[in-house]
Amino acid sequence: MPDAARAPLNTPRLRFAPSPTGFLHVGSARTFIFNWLYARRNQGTMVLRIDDTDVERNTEASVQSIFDGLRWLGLNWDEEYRQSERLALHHRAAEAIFARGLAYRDFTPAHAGEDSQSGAQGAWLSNPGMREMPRAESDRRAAAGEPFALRYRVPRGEGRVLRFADGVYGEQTKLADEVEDFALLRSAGVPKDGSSSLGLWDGMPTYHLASCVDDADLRISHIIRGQDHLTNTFKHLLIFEALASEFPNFVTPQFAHLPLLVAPDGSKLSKRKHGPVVSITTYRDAGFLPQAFVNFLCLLGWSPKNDRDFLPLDEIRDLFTLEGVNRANAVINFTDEDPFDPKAVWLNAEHIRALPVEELARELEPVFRQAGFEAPREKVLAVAPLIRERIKLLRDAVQAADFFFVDELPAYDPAELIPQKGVAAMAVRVLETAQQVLAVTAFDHDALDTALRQAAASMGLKAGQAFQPIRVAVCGRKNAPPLFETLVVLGREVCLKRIGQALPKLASLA
RNA sequence: GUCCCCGUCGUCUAGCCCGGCCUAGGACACCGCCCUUUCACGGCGAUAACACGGGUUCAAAUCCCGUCGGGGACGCCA
Repeated sequence: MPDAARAPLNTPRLRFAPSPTGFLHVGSARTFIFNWLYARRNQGTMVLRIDDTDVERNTEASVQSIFDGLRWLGLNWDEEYRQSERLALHHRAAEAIFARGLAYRDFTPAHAGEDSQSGAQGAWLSNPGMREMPRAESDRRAAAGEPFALRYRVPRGEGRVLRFADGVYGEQTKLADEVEDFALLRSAGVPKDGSSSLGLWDGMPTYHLASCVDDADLRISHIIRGQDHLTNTFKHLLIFEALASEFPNFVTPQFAHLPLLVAPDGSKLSKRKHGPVVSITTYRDAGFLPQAFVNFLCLLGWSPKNDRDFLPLDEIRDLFTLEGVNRANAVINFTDEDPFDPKAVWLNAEHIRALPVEELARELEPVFRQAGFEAPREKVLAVAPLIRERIKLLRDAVQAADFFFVDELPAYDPAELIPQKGVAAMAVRVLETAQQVLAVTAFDHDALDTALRQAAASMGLKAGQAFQPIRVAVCGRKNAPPLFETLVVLGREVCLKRIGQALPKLASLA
């Protein structure tokens, strides 16, 4: 593992610190992306830290799913840590804070104060009797094995004002008197041994403590995170201050809070309430290109201010600044029928169109295989340019190109074979003529173009009218890629066979 | 309840800091037209917003105050 302390000074150090309590959330993904952009834009270091101090809720499956999601995005990181492997550091810090008198033990049974939240009375600041408890009594009860949580002793009655300059929201201030005595360590059961005179050792650090200690230890210089942390920042300021002598060279990070991503009804996106639409694997599996998805997410709460929407990653990186970040929450659209924001879909289509054929083919191959098609590389390469402008999501390719791969066309309505303002007899005539023409014409675009147009003219038909029966016979549907290219990819044999199969269908309609 | 944040077309946003160039720009979606062998792409066009009320000013989307609305935090979750 790289030694953080050896990293060059003055170079920004960013971190993304997800907690593994489920799949990677789109909001988290955006936070990661913005951190990454800032780091890469400013020659900084990107740290990935798994914040897994909540043993109750964390799962290894969730860690894997976060890695899957991050890897799919294709944005790399430079250092990687797990908070659960750094508990000793957190405990040492807690002990130091306690020793300095900046924290106290709270023996109130866990969860006891929870329902005070549901009532609508004033804000809770601390549990009665705990903050004031004499040290001797506190020590005695701890030594007796009574469980306790460790709480920060927030300065009160001094009129102390906490302040910081947020990179997005500007100058922020709050009275310390309004900050509650938040927990640093959770209560533990009876200590397994008497190893600590303080009896602190079994308590798991809370998010606030672990996060700040690690930020200090990893020398994080910029914290970019969701706006839901804006008011927590005052607590973090207090912790950083208390940690000053443990990390003498550490400078309090610069903070920048991001507007929240919200559901169409304006509520915060949640895994529980909104389901799979907030998981980035849903986008991946539907056939979004990661660069398109990143593009979309960047436009939620940030603007390049140049009227551009379709932006390749390197361009976003070069353009990214905190000044471009908005303050108002951004709605991400989805409904039960259509789980994807139309703008995300449009951007994806744009990115698909921008892909070189070889790359598109590489993306398409697994999609076709998954649909059960054989999909040899050569064929996918030939098909890709024909559907590139016709699909919005990669998975659309299955629908758009199935007839290139299947042996037998799925059943279709024979009436489709009959052109506009035409009758069955006309369709029959067209197909029979086409059989003769296709049997002798060279199978390349220009030759087919010339021959088929000529045939249409000789039958006294407009090209459009003559082409429809052929298109339907060969593709099994009216909407398809341009005819000549399609015929070429299909090949003479398949085309003749399918036209031969179409003819009898027409008989019943005559 | 307490504290904090936010409020420009349906949505994402430009403009706001440093009032006039804003009869408010772009994009998505929707609608219409054109191109065209179908579909799509592309082109053109239409509809659509400064939350409200006061104030300051010759002039306010832009500055100030208030109201209303929305969101967030207030856990031994993160």
